[in-house]
This record gives sequence, structure tokens and C-alpha cells, in this order.
Amino acid sequence: MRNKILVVEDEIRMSNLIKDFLVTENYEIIQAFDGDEAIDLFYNTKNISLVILDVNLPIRDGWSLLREFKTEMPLVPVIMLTARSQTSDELFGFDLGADDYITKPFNMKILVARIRTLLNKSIISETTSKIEYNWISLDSMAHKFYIENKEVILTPIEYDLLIYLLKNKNIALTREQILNSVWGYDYYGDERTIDTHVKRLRKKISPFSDKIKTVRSIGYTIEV
Amino acid sequence: MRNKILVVEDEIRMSNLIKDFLVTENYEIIQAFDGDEAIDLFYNTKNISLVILDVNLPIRDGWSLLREFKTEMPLVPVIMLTARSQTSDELFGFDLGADDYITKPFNMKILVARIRTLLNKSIISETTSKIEYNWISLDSMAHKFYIENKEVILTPIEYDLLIYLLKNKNIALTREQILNSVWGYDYYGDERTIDTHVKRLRKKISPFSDKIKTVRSIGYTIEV
DNA sequence: TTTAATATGGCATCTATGTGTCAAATAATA
DNA sequence: TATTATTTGACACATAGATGCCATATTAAA
Repeated sequence: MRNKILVVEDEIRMSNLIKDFLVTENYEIIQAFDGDEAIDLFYNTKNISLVILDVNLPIRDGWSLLREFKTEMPLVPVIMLTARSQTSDELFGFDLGADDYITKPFNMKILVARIRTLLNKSIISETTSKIEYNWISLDSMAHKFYIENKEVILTPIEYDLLIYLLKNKNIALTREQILNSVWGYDYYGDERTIDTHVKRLRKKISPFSDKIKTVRSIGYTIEV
Repeated sequence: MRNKILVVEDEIRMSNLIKDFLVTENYEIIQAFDGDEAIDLFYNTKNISLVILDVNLPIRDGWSLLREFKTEMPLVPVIMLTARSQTSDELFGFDLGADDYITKPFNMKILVARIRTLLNKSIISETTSKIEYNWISLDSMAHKFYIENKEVILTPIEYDLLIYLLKNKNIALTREQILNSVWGYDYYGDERTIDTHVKRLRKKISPFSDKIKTVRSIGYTIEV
């Protein structure tokens, strides 16, 4: 599955430059051109893997966005971009929890290298690109799952749910976490609906239904 | 405890510059001035937290050292220093597993900021998920306990109770304390119910049942 | 030995999860 | 657009599992 990167950059040329390059590297790019748009996209886009954030933004500046992002989703890595090279600024950024820092102008290949480093580290996309176990495999390009080399047809939510469980394999996930990640931040539905989807998913991944474990009083986890 | 940092840099002035600055930041510095010395110190110094590694070294170059360090101790973060700004080199470094990359000349404060970032990360990733004693281990992410490497299935209260006992290992806990912490302050039940849960827990952690000690007329404690 | 505290087995009750079903929402098709 | 198929979310009920408490046995201390 491709990693989704949110690029927050007001200079349209620069933003597109980044986008075009990262697209060729097989990332999925979401662009925001000011702070408000960034906040909006951040909350309404599922499964953002990483944020590239320019410091100099109109309306709302990068540091303030950084603080909000890191408060809400501390696990999503953030790379700060700035034209300034002032040390105090940089430190400020690090202290607020930026994961990396790149001074403009920069070389695209370095950007890609740093993105890779951060994504490899973060739990979020540890296994995003290739999921392949002896009982299940994923062809992310084709958007298909295979159980014992036989394709299983999943609905969109089932697909997202399974990906999320697999990305966080062996981690007990609460229903709230699942809801926030799979359904999105703004969804306020019945948590037990997850049970229904797990039921359906289990049926479809038969005979490996019990790979999806119930963690009583917590939620679910997948063991691979 | 102070973090120990191995600085591998052949230019003595630069090495001392780094050392002096990092010492004021309360790090403990070990200096190596060539590749052989670096290897020697790396293997013979306990608990190195981080390595700062210059690419341009006499005898044995930085990339080769990096490979060796990362093979032997992948969890120790490495920051690469280089005067070169060639992209291909940088990428090479990242691919070999360097955790960060700083081009000379650099600002000391930036170095410190990156060190902090890396050390926080490695500490977090080490401490949050697993706790081990010689007879029992806990994977809190997976929400699982293991006795002699075999998983023991605990109910939610048993799990919380055991966590609480372990957090306060070797401390005698009153039934009231246990009730308040595990059941919550708003719970008004029979204190002797704890006995029942201890009974069940002891059975499950067999043959280490007597690690949970009864402290007569007080409550319980766990010894590890 | 007596007394007080703890250990244990069992059971009634309570809680969380599994499952079938259905209506509403959405997507696909004619 | 109208019609049909699929997907989704929610609920009620069934069920497995967890919990709390009690009566009785056992142990430790005085």
C-alpha cells in the first residue's frame, strides 16, 4: 500500500515540485496550501503516514500546526521545511517534536531518503509496503488480498480494517483506535459496529478466522 | 544516568569541539580518532547510547564502520558527519542505516537537537513495549504476559492486578491500595474479593505462584 | 490451643462479545 | 433517471467468559 504524505506548503511551485517527485517515488500526495486547509485535511484524511510542513505559511504558521499535529497524532512523523537557517528556530522545532528538519533549498533525493528513514522507524507504516505472511498476502497495487493464493473479495471498509490490523500486528488495538484510524477522526458511531465488521472479516479469511484475536475489554489484534 | 556518546572523528580540533560542547550538555564522551580505535572502543565500552561518525577517516572509512556498527548493534543510533554534500553519498549512508546525517560545517545546537531526538526515540521504543524479569515478561503493546516464554491468558482484572503488583514490586500493598488502583476509587466492594483474584492469578502463574507473597494483616506484594 | 487472617471451591450474577437480521445508505446498472 | 445490487451501521438476542461473594478449609500467630 502506498504511503500517504501530507505536504503543507504555500508556494505552489515548490509544493508541486515536491509532489511530482514524490509521486514518482510511489507516494500518495495530499497538498495543503495554508494552515486551515492543512488542519482540515489532517483530520479528514485517513491513514496519513507523514507530514511535510513548511514553517513559513500564511494565516497560521508551521510551528502552531506542528504543535497541533503532534498533540493529536504523535506517531505521525513530521518533517519541517524552512528557508531560514537560524538555529533558534530549528531548536524550537525540535523541541516541539518535529522528527526532522530540512533547510531550503534542498535536494529531492535527500528528502526522499529522510522520508524513508522516518517511515521505516514509525510504527505507522512499518509494514505498509509489503504484507506477506504464509497464510495471507497483499498485492497493494492491485488492491487485493490473497488467502492461500486465492483472492478474497473485501469491501472497502473490510480492506482498510484488515490493513490497519496487519500494520499493527501483535498490538492490542482499542475499538476507539480502530474507529479513529479506519473510520476517520470525525466519525462518531457505535463502537460495536467494529464487531460486526470483524465478524464479516473473520468469515472471509476463513479458515484463518482466529488470526484475528479478541482482546477482551480492549478490542482486537491480529497475530501473524 | 548520563548518556555515553562515541565520537569518531580524526580531526582533533573538531573532535574536541564536539566533546567540549556535548560535555556541557551533560553527555559522557568517548573519542576515537581512527577506525581501528573506533571498533575497539565500540566493542569494549558498555552501554554506548549513540555514535557520531565522520565519513572521512584514515585507515578505515566511515561507511565501513557504519555497516559494522549497524550489524552488531542496530539499536544504537548513528549520526553521520561529512564535509561532502554529494547526494549519492548521503543516500548511501541512509541505506546503510544511518539514523541521521549532518553536513559540515554544522551548528552545535543542531547536533544536540538531533542527538536528543534520536535518544528520546530509542529510549521510548525500548521501554514502552516490553518488561522482562527472569521468570515473567510482559509485552504491553500486545497486552500479553509470558511465563517461561509461554503465554498465559489473563482476564482483564487479572492483567491489571498483575501489572499493578509488578509496578510496585517488593512493596507491600494494602487491599485498600489495590482496590483503589485496580478497581478504581469509585468501587465499593468486598476487600476480600482481592483474595479470590490473587488465588486465580497464582494458579495461572504457576509454578511461580509464591512470587506473589501474602503480607499478613496488610495485603500482598510481588517479588521479582 | 485459641484466635484471627488467609486460601479455596463453587455458584449466581453480571458483562462483553458473537451473530443474525434488517433498514438505510451507497454504488452499480439498465 | 429509475432500478437493482452491494455495503454499511445498528440493534436485539444468545452465549461464553469474567466477576464477586460466600461458606468452609487451612494456615499462621499469639
